[in-house]
Amino acid sequence: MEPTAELLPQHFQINPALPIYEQFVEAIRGRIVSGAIPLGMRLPSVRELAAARGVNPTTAARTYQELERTGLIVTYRGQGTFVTGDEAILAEARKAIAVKAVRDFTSAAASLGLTAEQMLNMYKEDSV
Amino acid sequence: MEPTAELLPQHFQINPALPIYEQFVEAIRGRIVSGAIPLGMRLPSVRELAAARGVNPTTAARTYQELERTGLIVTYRGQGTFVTGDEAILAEARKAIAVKAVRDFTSAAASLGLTAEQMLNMYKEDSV
Amino acid sequence: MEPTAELLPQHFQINPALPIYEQFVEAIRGRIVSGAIPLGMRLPSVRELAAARGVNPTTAARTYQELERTGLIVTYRGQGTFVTGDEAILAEARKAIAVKAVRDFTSAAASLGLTAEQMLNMYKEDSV
Amino acid sequence: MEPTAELLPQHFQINPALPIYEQFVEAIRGRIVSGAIPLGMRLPSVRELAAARGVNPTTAARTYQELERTGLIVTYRGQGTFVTGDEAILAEARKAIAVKAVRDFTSAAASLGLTAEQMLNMYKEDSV
DNA sequence: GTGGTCTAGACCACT
DNA sequence: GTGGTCTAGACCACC
Repeated sequence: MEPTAELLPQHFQINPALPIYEQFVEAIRGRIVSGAIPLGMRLPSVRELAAARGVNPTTAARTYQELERTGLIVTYRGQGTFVTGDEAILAEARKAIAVKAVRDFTSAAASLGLTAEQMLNMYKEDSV
Repeated sequence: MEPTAELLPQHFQINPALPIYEQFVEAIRGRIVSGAIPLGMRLPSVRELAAARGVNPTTAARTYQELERTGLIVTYRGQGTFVTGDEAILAEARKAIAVKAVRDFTSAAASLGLTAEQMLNMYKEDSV
Repeated sequence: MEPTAELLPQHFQINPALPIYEQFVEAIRGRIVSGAIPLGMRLPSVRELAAARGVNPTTAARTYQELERTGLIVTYRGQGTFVTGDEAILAEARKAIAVKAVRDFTSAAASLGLTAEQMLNMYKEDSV
Repeated sequence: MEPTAELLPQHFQINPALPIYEQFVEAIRGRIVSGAIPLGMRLPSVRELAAARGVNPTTAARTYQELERTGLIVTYRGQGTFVTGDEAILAEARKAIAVKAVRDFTSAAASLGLTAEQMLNMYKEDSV
């Protein structure tokens, strides 16, 4: 059997106040769009992910289902789950993340009567 | 009786998928820190807010309760609820908003392998 | 509490060979797009649907979640689930159903070397 | 050894979300009933099909098994697998495809409050 | 009251 | 082996 990607950083901490599957989705999406997990790579099985992180297999399955809805990962029946090989989908996901982040940031700045650049310059040093 | 502030823009749209009280808190906080509602201004009562927006009175009450926790608004028993008169609290709230926004933005950029400045410059034009 | 729509015909039979939630989704979608359930109508609660049809509440919840993904129904937190009030979404769903049906039908006809009209005329009487 | 039929178009794309054997069965049945593969023609062996399409041999075997159930193909032990030479079986398969297609199409139209003819006329142009 | 999430454990189809 | 579905029952946030 093919080796699988290291899905999440070893130190990944689950925040019990938020849905586990959402935290997994965001973290895995981040690792895919940043290139930490290469296109086409096989992911650990639902059962492996569940065991590795101490969650229920249905929670792991839901994580993969959400990522599959966006096209970032693909399930091959009976064979496992893989990162998409389609660069266009990756580019689309990257763009969606960037646009949302810029929009949120700009509107937060606007509520303070600032432009995004002003807020970024004023508070950059505090955001470590 | 003193007039009260227009708490939310008339066109304010509630997103049914998110907690209503959270949407109210964020919107009202934005209007206070941006100066749209002046320091010391009296706010509508819980019942008035609930009736005006067609929400459950407990939802309006929770909105004020959250804003009170941060000190941005203050309740004087028997007199009503008012925006704080304390500029320091306002400054603190502004800073908290800015720091959180910069932190979120920077970490989103990092997940794409970019700095905050790079991402802001690339997508500024899309963020209408 | 508001009355709720009769979601499924009384004689609705579950086919154990197919996913229950899919059968529910298709049947409910059909009743919405056909106008059998009016726009804005409240639907039975997850627990009511589950009890009425003898399925697990999580199966009923998944049914609603799928319909919500397409926008045909909307969930108001703490209040219940409602048919969308947006006619555009309804029109979109109607169109999607029609386009898919015509496409499937045309390609089945093509595999027999027929046009859609030919096949429809030849076999209409047998399809009771 | 007799040559064998080109079972599937060269560009045939497998959809990983659906059972592979079902996609093969439908595609091969389509090529037989449309006459693209002539009656009595020899088919590639299970192993050849599996190798040519990069699927598990058990998947190829199940494909033939399903087609054999309907009588469209026949296996002669030691000699290989062949398209049936029986025109009656072919006619039966054609009729089954047509009847099912008309039934599905008519019921989709009914769910929109239309007759099959109405829906076909309205959306014919979209069904490229 | 409402829906949303999680766990536990079972069964199934597919490869 | 893989993921997909269903049940049973619990807990939670929200209104």
